[in-house]
Amino acid sequence: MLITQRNQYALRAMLDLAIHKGGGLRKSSEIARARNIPPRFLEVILSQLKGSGFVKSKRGYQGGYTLIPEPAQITVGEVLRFMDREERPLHCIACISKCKCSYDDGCAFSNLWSRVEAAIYRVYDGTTLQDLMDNESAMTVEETG
Amino acid sequence: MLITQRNQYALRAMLDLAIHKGGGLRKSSEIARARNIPPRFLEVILSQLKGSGFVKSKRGYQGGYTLIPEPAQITVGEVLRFMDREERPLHCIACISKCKCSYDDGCAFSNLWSRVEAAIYRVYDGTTLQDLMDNESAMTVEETG
DNA sequence: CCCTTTCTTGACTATGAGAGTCAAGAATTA
DNA sequence: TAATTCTTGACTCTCATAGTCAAGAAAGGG
Repeated sequence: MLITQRNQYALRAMLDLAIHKGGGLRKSSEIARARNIPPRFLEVILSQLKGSGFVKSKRGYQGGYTLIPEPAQITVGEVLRFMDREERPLHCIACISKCKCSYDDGCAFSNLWSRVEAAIYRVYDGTTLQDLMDNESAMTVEETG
Repeated sequence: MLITQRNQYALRAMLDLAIHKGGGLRKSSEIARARNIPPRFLEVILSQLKGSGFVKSKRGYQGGYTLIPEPAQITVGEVLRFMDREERPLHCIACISKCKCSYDDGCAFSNLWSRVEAAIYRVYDGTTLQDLMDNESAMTVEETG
């Protein structure tokens, strides 16, 4: 598992909001049901996502969540980076390998870890919510046809 | 942490064996001390590594471990893949995301996960133990000079 | 043969991050 | 005022990972 459950839920929720953009407010409970996410847990995640500026909410009767930018303007990398910052305010660059590089020989690997991290984010930063939406609809078409 | 402590220990032990290749047998306890790895835990890992064919051991008085192929012939990817197989005999391709893709919408991401996994292994498969040795000696030179 | 060293095996425990829950409260609208 | 929905943060639980332990088997030295 290279990506936490929490971050996957965040991405799925964002994808759901992207799909329903323009259709008014989307309730947390609707997203939870549609995307198979534990409802309470989703509330926590959505609250956090508000801090990213990609999502806004309205509470009370007929309240809900909505996506602010266009899906093509949001990359997976941005979402994941934001979520990581939420979890680890003091994010250490070497967390891909270990948080304390206390012994010297570990450094033989540091170059490797940075190249891996760069490769990963090259993919994440090159994928937008719109791309994911396209995937999803392509799959639905295949199933139907 | 994208790579487990266990797998890092495995890589560090392999690097140590690569460096001492040609110098006779290397004791588990020596590796543990030199590379700052819990000794008992390292024994478990070295035993597993024997199954990879990259490492052989001799027990008894004056026993120890040694690397079989040349360091340039072993990639980080091969070591990590072997270790993963050790831990998860039934490795599922989608483990990068989740082990059960039970709900349909998850598939919007499957393409993303495979591209990420491919990007990671492109780096791992392109890095040999020899490369790591070169890193290590380059660093020592810098420090000394 | 006996002793020491070192690997062998597998069961065992501990720890921490991640996952998920709960409950009281504050907006909002009907 | 009542119903609905988001808000907040503390709380518990679970499980993979990490690491330990102990008894034993192979190998060589004396």
